[in-house]
Amino acid sequence: MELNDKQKEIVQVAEKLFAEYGFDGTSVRLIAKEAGINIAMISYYFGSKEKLLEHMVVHRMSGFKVNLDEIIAQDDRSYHDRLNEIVALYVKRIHKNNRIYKIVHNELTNNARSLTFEHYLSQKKKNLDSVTKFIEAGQKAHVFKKHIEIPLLIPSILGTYFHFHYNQRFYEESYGLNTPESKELFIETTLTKHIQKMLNALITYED
Amino acid sequence: MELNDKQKEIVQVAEKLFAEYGFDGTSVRLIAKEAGINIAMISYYFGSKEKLLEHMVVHRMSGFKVNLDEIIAQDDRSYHDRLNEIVALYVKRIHKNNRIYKIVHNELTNNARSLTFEHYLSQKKKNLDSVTKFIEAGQKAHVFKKHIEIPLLIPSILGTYFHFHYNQRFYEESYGLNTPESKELFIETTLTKHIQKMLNALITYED
DNA sequence: TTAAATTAAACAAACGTTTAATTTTGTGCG
DNA sequence: CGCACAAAATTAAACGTTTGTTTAATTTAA
Repeated sequence: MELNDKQKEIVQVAEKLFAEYGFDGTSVRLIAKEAGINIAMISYYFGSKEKLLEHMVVHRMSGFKVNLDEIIAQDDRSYHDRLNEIVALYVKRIHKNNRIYKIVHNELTNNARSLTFEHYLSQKKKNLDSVTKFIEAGQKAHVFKKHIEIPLLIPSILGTYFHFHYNQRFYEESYGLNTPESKELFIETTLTKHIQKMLNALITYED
Repeated sequence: MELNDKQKEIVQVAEKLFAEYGFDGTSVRLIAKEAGINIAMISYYFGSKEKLLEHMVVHRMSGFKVNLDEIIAQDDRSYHDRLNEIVALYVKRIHKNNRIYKIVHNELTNNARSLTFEHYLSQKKKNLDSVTKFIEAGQKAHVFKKHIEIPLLIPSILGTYFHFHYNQRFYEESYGLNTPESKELFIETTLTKHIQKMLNALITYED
């Protein structure tokens, strides 16, 4: 499905509002108003409010695996080096799209909607396969330790970011992140480094 | 504010529904129906739907610090030993109350509501203070390494759990967690151990 | 007999979607 | 280029529901 400029505007506005006020908390009237269009256009273009959400998710979650596999494929670099870059990539991507992930998290644990987000889940599966192959190669090369719960590595990366994100009001105060710039810098440096160190420690040292 | 049995029933039902269908997705009519009361009783007892939520959060988030400090105070046990129990306590508590935390996560990053959750934030601050003192004592005893981002430890513990929780549909398939019992067991053992190992590695080994 | 608890009904407001009419745009032809 | 016609885009209005809250009357309990 190709999107014209007006449709892109709707998707963009809707994404912001859904994350800000929740899916149920955002009315099609508000979306229309913010996007400067008539309310009927949402049904006209996307069929319904729910389908607009589905469409949004599918189109936001593509291209990640390509970046991931690019890093993994660079076998002239050390395993730790690549691992650090994988972590940085995950954090960067999830931070950029944190609004859409908030919606997905909500809807995946929401019994009211029939949304399955099959695209999201299959994408996640493929990403895990790539990461698994990389880690197992590192284990075979005796760089990474033997017993690692590989499927739980990504929850530790993304979960750390998201718990910071969901409780940002708390951590902004703890770390004195008063401006948006200082917050961005914190995520790029301190938070990312923390997660990198954590993963390196976890998959390197035997207990 | 003391609660009679009927009020407790309302709070209990509302918590379940809010987490399941979201705050906006849950109508007072549904709460009333599930709790077996008249819709007017919600306003009668709590004032409004929003105040019911506030009340819910305050009453669910107490008592944790006591448990936390009890573990820390046992200075006959090793630092690693106590750290593992702290992690287990965090996971256990958060898992037990994951529904209320989902609501808080949502509302804290929701601009529509004016809810501040001051009780939640101050509680979190006190917990962090306790953890910080414990970690710093461990550093002084040369058991833990020097450079640790202490405020980010809790996001790593709870974030790992929550990312697993929010994507449970995915991990249920990955790990074959078909029954509620197997899922409970997984959280209690594999997931908890993964987080424990991760934190031990992180705060022990210098890079 | 007084206060608290409970009820059904009504309230206005907001919801997502559809309708039918109108305007804008695109295309083929002379 | 200019006209005619069809398709697409856009609009205001209306649709029937559902929303949270309040009212006023009634029942229950102290």
